[in-house]
Amino acid sequence: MILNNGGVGYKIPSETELSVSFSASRMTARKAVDEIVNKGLLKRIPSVGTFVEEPPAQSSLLEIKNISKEISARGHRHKMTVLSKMTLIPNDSVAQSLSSFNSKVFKIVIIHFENDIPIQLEERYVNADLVPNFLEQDFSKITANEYLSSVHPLTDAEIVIEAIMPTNILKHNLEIDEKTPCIKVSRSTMSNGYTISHAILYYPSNRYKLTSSIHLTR
Amino acid sequence: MILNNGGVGYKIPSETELSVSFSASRMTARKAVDEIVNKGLLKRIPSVGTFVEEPPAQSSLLEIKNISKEISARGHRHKMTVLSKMTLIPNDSVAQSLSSFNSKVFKIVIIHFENDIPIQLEERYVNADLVPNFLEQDFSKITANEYLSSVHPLTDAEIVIEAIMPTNILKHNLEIDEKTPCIKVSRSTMSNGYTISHAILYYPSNRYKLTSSIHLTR
DNA sequence: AAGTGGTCTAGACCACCAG
DNA sequence: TGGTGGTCTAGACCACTTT
Repeated sequence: MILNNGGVGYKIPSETELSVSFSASRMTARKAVDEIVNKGLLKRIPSVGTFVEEPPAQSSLLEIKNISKEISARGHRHKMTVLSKMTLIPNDSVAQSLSSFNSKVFKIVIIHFENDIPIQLEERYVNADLVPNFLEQDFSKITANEYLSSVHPLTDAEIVIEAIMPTNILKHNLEIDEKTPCIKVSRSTMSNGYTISHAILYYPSNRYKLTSSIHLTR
Repeated sequence: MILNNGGVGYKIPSETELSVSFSASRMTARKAVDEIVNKGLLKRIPSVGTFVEEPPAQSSLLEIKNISKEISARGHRHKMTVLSKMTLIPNDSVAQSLSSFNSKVFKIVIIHFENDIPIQLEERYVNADLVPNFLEQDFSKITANEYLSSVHPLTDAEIVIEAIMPTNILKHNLEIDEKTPCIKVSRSTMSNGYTISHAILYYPSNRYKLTSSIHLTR
């Protein structure tokens, strides 16, 4: 391990020294350092050196939040209702996006309530090969997200946020009228290169706002 | 210009050919190609070649990012128009949220265009004591966010995302109809404990999606 | 003056894909 | 078999900061 000798602020050996230590060319040593710099864990200062940085506190702006804990943190009651559970052969685009080799996909639709008021409709597709026992979980006790991360620790995610007008299904289940726009969050979660799950989350904008804080520790 | 000979799908000259054309080493030519690949405008296929890609249709992020660079990364033109500039005494809630002790607040409203299509309306309040020269900047050359971070490095931020129906002002300036919802991003940026600026960003949802990627380095 | 990162060179070998 | 991208080498020069 290169960096174990020092924490934040530690100056790592120069590129020339690294290349000698590892019997590699300076270009190669530099490239290795480049990768760590790109992750934000090292910072170069020209003519001075390369230093260990505080890991970026905001790994992302929208952390994957646990809606159950989030609601309890507000002192409210969380309840969820499973609207449908099914196993399907991936044919549509959403299902295919997470099944490169498997033949089955689980789909589940859940409504989340805060004090008996619906605040999220969750439509989730799960890779059946990677999470074979998914549908058997008791989703009144554990959220889909919680279970998935316990089975496959999250390593990567991609999130897209849109504003949409509600479909009839959304109007009915979220108890809103046709003039209330919704936030649509599409989230793919990956673990070690495999796409575990694709979730589409709908929030009525009159009851729910996405929030996030960044705190850079410099 | 390297790529003017072909559109999407065009195979650019090999790295060896490029290095000859430009009288540079292959490493240098490769590095130049790397930058374009990183922008998503070129795609390498090992053993086959490097090809012109469709500019990523949607790519923005929730990180505090530079809309100008984001648009040019897509290979598009960015233009901004200042709708209004003013100095005001903080009386309304937005202004007061960032003025604990100062007596003046700058307000600026800007429309951002991508290829002459409006994609963001930016309404920004700036702490006049902390950034006294804000209004004098040439916002056709530097974005408000760029200037602010150059003066006061960002340390903290808070973000709230909502879906809203467009107001008349939004409809007019973003060139959308009353049925097109918008994403509203409210962002407070802080530097060393002081609130520098509060921005309200409106995006037409039919033209713009917020995206974010998480890559945990474990 | 010495050391640093930033950049570039002119080679080289490899695995892979094409015809 | 020849061309491609992927990687690496062992140098080199530069601008800049530090002492």
